[in-house]
Amino acid sequence: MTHLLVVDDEQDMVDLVTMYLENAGYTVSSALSGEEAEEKLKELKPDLILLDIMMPGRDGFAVCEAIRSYSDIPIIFLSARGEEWDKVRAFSLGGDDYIVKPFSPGEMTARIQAVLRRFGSSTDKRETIQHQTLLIDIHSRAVKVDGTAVGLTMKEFDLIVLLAKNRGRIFSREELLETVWGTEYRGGTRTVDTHIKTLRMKLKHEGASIETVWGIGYKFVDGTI
Amino acid sequence: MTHLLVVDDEQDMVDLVTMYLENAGYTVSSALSGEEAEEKLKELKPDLILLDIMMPGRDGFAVCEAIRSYSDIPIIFLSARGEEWDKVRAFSLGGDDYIVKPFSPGEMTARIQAVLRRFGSSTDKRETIQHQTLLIDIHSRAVKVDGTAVGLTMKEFDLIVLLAKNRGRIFSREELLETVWGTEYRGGTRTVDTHIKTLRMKLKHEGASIETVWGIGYKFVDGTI
DNA sequence: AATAAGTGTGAAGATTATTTGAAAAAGACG
DNA sequence: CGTCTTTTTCAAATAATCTTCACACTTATT
Repeated sequence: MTHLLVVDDEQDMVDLVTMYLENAGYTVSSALSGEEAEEKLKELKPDLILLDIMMPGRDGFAVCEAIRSYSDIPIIFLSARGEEWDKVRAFSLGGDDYIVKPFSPGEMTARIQAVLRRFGSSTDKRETIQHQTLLIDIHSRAVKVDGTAVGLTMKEFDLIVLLAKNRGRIFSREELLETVWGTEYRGGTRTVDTHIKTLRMKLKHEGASIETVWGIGYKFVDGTI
Repeated sequence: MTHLLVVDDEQDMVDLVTMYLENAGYTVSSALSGEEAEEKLKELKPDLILLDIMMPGRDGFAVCEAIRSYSDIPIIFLSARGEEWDKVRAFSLGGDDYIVKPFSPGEMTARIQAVLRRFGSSTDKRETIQHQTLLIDIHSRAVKVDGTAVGLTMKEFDLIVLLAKNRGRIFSREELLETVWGTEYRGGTRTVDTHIKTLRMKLKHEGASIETVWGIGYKFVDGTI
């Protein structure tokens, strides 16, 4: 299991990123300052660090520089759009990539995967989700029902993965929008309904596994109850 | 002029090996880490890599594995006597030979010549990729569809090899640019689209194996899920 | 049973990404 | 230096996806 460390001084941002990443299948720890980050790095030995640049006290660059004196762990910088910062400096200090806020869950996980792959640390083992005749390959984003391939769009795929990974858990439309669409989405919640509809249709008989929880949201059936 | 790349984290060892090899008439470049090695590989396109196994961060095995996903360049491992390492693993990861430190200049050049000779006689190691009626011979850079030769340009060939070697894996345009074009490329990502277009056209019906992953990038079909 | 609130569905419209053709730019080669 | 090939750029056309909306339908409440 890949273990990530999120470093940001804003608790809200930490919570958001953590949610994104946990849904993508990562184990996530967090730190609210550079000092805490270095402690947790030594203690927990994560596989990658997501490091905010703008922090009170020691900023992300300083933290990166300190870490680089004793560790080669991959570091991805986070920076708010419009913030003054130096891309060249980020890389010259040993950063491996950078992500500009606001970012979508998809972009974030794609970049993390790319960096981990570059480092060879992620054993690119094939990760799949299976439920009866439904088979989902997360990395190649391929879906099969009864052995035949089903073409899903990006949102549809992210939706079914989120639901199927958390069987039995009920998601409100707002939760689904926040996790799959991202925080910057400003539209109606009925959009979710439409995507659920097409998903059910495309997944044929397996579509019945997506259940409506009246008045609350949707869930993927949990076979254990 | 044969061009070698020496990868070792110890500057002294790099200097020593470089001296040996330059005296033997080779052009020598060096890298002090796996990341640097991959950058220089793309940039300088050496003929052979001498790769130290014991390095902090990514060790030689990890670097070799990463390189093998897109390149067939001969790799000779370097290892210190008494170091714990697995000869079988070295070869299974795609290594071509190994040399135990300390070594004499004579031993080193002899082994390099042996490996280069083995690779030079293209019939010796014929590596091919096959998918239905598509046949790719990596060393002669020849491509056939339905038994008839297809003329690909350099970029087109590198692209199809990268994609076909990693079936099912989704590559973003940025990743493709970085791996095929190299890190110093500074142009638009639409260039990739154009090359994909001509590839699909030239590969005729096999062109359908290159699938668009909408909103993310491209992948070569993987029937195996 | 009547009512209110929530959900399903099909179609249309808006949005975004990709494909494609053509042409310019950059290299390769004699 | 001109010619040929390869690579890159660009914008219009196409295609895929996402969103909205109206209306039918279902479920819960009184």
